[in-house]
Amino acid sequence: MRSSGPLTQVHMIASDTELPHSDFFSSDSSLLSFRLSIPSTLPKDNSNMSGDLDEFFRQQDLIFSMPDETVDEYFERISKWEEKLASRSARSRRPGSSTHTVLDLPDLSTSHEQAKDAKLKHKTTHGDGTGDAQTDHQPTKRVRIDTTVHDRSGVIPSITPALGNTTGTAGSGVLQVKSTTQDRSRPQEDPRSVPLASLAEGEDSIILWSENSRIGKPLNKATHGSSSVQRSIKPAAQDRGVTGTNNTEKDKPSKEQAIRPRDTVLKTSSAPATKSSVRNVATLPTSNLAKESPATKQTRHKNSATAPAAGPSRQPAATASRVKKANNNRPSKYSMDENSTDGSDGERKRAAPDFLLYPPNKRQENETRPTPLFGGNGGSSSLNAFKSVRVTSAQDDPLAQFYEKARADRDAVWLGEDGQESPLGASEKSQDKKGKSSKRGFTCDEKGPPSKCVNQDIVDKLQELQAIHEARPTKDDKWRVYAYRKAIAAIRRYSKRITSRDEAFKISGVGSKTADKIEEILETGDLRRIQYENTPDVKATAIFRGIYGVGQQIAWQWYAAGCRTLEDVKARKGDIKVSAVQEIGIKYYADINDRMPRVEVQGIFDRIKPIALKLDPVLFIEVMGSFRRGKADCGDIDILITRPTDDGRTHRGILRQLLRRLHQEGILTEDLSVPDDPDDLEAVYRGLCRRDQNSRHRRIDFLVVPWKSRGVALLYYTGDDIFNRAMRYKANTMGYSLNQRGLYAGVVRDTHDRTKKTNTGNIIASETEEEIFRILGIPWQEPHERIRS
DNA sequence: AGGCTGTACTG
DNA sequence: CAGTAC
DNA sequence: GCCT
DNA sequence: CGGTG
DNA sequence: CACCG
Repeated sequence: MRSSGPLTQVHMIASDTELPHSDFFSSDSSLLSFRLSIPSTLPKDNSNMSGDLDEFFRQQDLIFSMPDETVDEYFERISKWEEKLASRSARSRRPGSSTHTVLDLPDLSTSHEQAKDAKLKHKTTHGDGTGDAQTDHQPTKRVRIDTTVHDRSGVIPSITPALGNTTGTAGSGVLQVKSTTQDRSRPQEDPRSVPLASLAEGEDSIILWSENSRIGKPLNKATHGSSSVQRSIKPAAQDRGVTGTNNTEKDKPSKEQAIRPRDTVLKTSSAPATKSSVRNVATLPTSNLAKESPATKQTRHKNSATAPAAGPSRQPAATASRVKKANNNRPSKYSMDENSTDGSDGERKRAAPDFLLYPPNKRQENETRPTPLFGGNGGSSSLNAFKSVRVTSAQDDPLAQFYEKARADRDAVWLGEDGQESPLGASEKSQDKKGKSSKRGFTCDEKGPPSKCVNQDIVDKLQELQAIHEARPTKDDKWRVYAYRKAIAAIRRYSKRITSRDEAFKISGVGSKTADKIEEILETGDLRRIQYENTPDVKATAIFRGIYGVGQQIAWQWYAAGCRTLEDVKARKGDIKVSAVQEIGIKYYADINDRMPRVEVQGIFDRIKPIALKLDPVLFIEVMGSFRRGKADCGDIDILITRPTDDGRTHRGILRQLLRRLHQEGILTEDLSVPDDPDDLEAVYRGLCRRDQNSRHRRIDFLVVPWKSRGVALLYYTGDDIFNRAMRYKANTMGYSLNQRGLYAGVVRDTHDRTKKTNTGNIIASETEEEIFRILGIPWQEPHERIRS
């Protein structure tokens, strides 16, 4: 079953000396090194490593072998990965930064590992006995490779002292790994890089991925005859080589060159297959190598000829696009203020409506008034409206009253604004806006964007493509999906039938690639790419990801373990692990994934609300999410809970009581995640509920926030998510930071890790949605207008 | 080339 | 911490 | 993927 | 075994 | 969860 070709060893070499950086990364002054976490399974007595580290690693199963014939395949992957690393931002490559990748290595035995050989042989025999070698999967071992960037001048900690720690249990240290075809004892001047993983017979495929993206395409199984594998992967590899890297000329030198010696540095942690769980990850699904079909390539070339993606000729297009965009009234780069003329308008305008002042009875001064930053009065907005509605029937959108006011308000702004806009933009803008509002006249039961769209066929195809990319667990695909979402949304909003690539390209959010695809759709009515990318794994992993608690990683692992259907998962095929939450997700798979009619949300809420109010009559409790956005059907129920503090009391402890009561009532049926501290003024609960015994189970979230955060919480929990992201993004660009607790100014972010804040900044708004809009210069938009996807 | 939201819970 | 969810 |  | 990442 | 102490 094993390949009979020559084996190449990959050595992991411990080093306490800094290797010349050129040995690792030619393009960068940083040095990668690896921290090796020694599994706790390692022998207590580490004396055996005192002398020969190679031997030590061999014992630790850290030396792998693989057939030479797959060297180039692997090289392709590694170099891809290295490209990624090398091309990462300076920020990512700064000293101290780290990333990781996970490799599932076929557990090929090395010639010196008798035990393993024996094991393999045994398996092989067995497999042969059962007839089909394919079913006899090679054991694989998951190796997590962490990479840490060290300053070139930095000293790489020696692994030895770290290992010295591992007297009893485990230890860690820095390990530099490089691969050679030679024994380390006879180091070559030219250590060779070598595949760390390759398809072994009996394996479907292997997928390697790093933090940023998968390392190369999934390696296909040579279903029958390894030559086919080779063939299938190579074209793609070459393709990439040409376009992708600086390989320009090295490419031709062919394989020899391609396999050219190369050092790779990996930091690994945790290897051993000692855990059964590790085994799950074993072989990965066969999947497409997504080579571009010649046809597609042609098309693309042609297109790029006509409208080169880069270069001068695109300029005109871009310019045109801008103009066009203005016409389309989508001048803003932030998708959440598309109907904003520009950030500048935000501040000048409307005095906040006084009816917005809350609370009805009295507002005490200890309640911080929103900073009247832009001359606004900072009155509260929606909560009031909610309050009044609570008293009334609440059948309508509780904010109706506010909408009118806000709309008038906004319209006024628009009028004033338009005068200052460029004539072109202005006229178009108001026109469009008018069209919009008329379309949205009777919102409550409308479903976001126009359900039928003149470009529906295009949308459908792009969505298919999006779904395919959603299945893939890489960062690249993640962003691709993000882009697709926005492009699709943009196309949906585009009211005219798209008739040409150029026309599509002018739409903001639609780039050259998507425009190409649209052209293909227009011409052929189809997208070839959908066909060859739509492999079985897409479908299966999509099913799995439908399970609450299962994301791309888990889905892929399960697929790799051999699962293809929900039944397989239920049967734990491949010894997969299923968490408690996932178990619930499976049990209620259909219920959770189906959307529920709006009235059902109302029905459930009508049961919950009285119970909550009984606990505290002053409680503010309302439904957020898609319900608040007015959708006719909802995926889940988001209930926001807070409480005015004017009487000096808070809602502390309410959640705990409420949850208990709801469980007693049989309304809550399952907990999915419970807040760290249920008595905190800020807490999130997720679970399942149902209206009554005869109803289906539905996802429900309770979102408890401090009174002061109500505005921004409202904003956040109303969404939609794209809208939120856009808004937060804009906040960033303006030097603010927006989260579910407030809008902050003066936030200082860590130079290197933007997600980390050196200085929290000062909160400048949080109590009303309105002030957030205002400060960010975004025209007020009603919940149902905040749909961006 | 380097962005693309920001946070909480789970295991 | 990685993965997931929102 | 798209955008600056 | 409980804390930490 | 894996690791650490």
